[in-house]
Amino acid sequence: MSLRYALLGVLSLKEATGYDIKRRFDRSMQFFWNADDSQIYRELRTMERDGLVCSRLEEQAARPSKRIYQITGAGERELDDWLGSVPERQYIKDPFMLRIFFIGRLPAHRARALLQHRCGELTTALATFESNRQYYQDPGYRSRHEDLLWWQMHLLEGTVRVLRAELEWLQKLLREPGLALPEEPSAMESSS
Amino acid sequence: MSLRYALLGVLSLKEATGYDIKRRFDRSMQFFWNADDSQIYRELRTMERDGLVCSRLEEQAARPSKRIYQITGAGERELDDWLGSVPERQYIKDPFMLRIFFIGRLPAHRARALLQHRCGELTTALATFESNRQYYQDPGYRSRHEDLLWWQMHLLEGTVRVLRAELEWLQKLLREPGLALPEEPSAMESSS
DNA sequence: CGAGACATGTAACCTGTTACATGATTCC
DNA sequence: GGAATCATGTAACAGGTTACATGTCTCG
Repeated sequence: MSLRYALLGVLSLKEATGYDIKRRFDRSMQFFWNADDSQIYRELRTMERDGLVCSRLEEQAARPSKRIYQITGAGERELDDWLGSVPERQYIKDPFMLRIFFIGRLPAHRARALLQHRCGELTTALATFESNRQYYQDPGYRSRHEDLLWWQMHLLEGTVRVLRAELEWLQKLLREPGLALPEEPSAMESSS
Repeated sequence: MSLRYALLGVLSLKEATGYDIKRRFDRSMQFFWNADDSQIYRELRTMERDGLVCSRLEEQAARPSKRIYQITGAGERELDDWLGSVPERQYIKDPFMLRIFFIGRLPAHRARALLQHRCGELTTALATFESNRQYYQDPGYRSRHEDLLWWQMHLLEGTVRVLRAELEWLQKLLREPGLALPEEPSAMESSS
């Protein structure tokens, strides 16, 4: 149930609507967190019931009215308790690795396609991080949360290293003999 | 709904009971997959209803009787279709990274403890892989699934690289000034 | 004598996803 | 004119976890 802490974390920076939080997840946190918007709205209501956040409704002309959430003292305590607690053991479910584990059932060129698809994903992800770096250099954000910023920049660096390690592994794999060539099934016919 | 494919994958190697599958998840697949046993039993029943697997009951003296599942032709086709399909976009939820993102709220020595805890986890994981390597060298398994084995050994290598990248990043972080020393709050008193 | 392996399952619950409803404004 | 942005929510469903029940054998 870490969604609760993700929400508290975002609200500890600044009051926000459910919609704002969703956007932040998708932008600056997308490489380690995500949540469906209807889940966010639901969880925020529960958290208000539990006294971790409070909200006020703001009417807007020409736009739907919005509910702005603020973290409470109890909410901040809850967040800090979690941050300081011993992490629950993490169980991983990685569909990509699951595929690799059994991909030997398919012919080599189809396995190759899977690897290349993944390389593409990793490359785009790596590119995205450059734009995220910029985000952290926004002066307003910077001055308000210097301590958090230091960690977030290191986190970004760590993620880049990890992703690069995976990418290098895949590229090495793609050069393996027996997988290296995308199959030339009709070399003779094509020359005619 | 990748659990279904994980189960089909395991059954494609060899018939098995729910209990066997659980053990395999926990042993050779634990670094990229896991599932709760009651979930496995439930899903196997549904898959039998859908014709992807079939089962027979085997009575045992002095042990509870067991239900042995076998993959069907339809099951193998379903598995191969999935293996060859374009992967769904993967959304990540990583509670550890979420913690790092907000850990700046806590004093440095508590953040340090979190990093060290993670280093410990990574180190044990890395050690486990050595024993997994041995598993793949089991001659019986080897001869039956040579093609899968090739991939699985590379997968293991990839995982090691990725984990090592994370570990190196953490160790570098721990040497950062301002985080490097585990606070010496009572250097004078302890010398007495 | 207690813990753990063996072996399967149900019920209740929590978490997460999809589909749907609403409706103005802005940008292409 | 259509898509995207802003903004919130409900209902139904799918996927995953926890607690519980049952009972024998083996090993320390």
